[in-house]
Amino acid sequence: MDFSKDLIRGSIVPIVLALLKDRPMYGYEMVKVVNARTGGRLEWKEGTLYPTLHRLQAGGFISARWADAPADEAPGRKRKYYSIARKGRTELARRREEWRQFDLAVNAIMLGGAT
Amino acid sequence: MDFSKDLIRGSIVPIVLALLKDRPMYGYEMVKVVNARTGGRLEWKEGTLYPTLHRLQAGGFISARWADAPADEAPGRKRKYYSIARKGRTELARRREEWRQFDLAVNAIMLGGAT
DNA sequence: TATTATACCTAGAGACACGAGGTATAAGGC
DNA sequence: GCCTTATACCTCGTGTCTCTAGGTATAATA
Repeated sequence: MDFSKDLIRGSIVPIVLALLKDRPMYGYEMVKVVNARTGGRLEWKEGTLYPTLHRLQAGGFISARWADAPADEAPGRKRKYYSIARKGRTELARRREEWRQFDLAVNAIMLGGAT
Repeated sequence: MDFSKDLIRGSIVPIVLALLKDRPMYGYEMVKVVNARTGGRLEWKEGTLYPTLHRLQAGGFISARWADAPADEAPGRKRKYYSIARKGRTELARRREEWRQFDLAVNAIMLGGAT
């Protein structure tokens, strides 16, 4: 669908945190996973994701670790794996609730009847 | 709830268009209506709304007209009433669908299970 | 050997929300 | 008459963030 930048904007951080909730991931992987999981609706740009990851790391929400890719996946290749930090989990909960409320608010207008 | 700016950002334009779909409104009114219709969840700032209205007008999505407030409402007061233009209705339809898809995509991740 | 995929990165441009300020009028309290 | 509050419009500067357009390096494939 190719969403407007302004829609993208509010969703990157909560999605990154939601992705890392279950297991560590590396940036390039997130791009592919988001693309796949949303059926191509969301298509992240690397120029957006990498700075975002750095900001989240600087803020203490996630941590990074260089490691070799598993031998059965991409032998000899280095990847930067990000994990969610405790502060990140708190933030995720906050963002989830924020999203829920926001969804309600927007739908109240967008789907709502007359004033 | 006091949403993050980044969440707000994507929603102002579609909401303005959705508000004007049914009848003309003036800026100050939109602020109050949005506040009321969302139960205070969304709280628009004038410094955000007025420039947005001007942008939408410049883009031909809405039109403006100065008029007296009705005598039984605020006699002697001038208001700037905005109406949705044909181009604005087309844009509204597009934005509505965009929002629907976006909602699906974000929820697919935010509520979704493992990768 | 050349191309594609993987995997990371950044600098600059452009867009836009918001805070903080401003103007002007009407209504209500004292 | 004066002061405050509500109505109703506006703009400028700051800061943040996405994206474009590049870049580097390695492995696999043609």
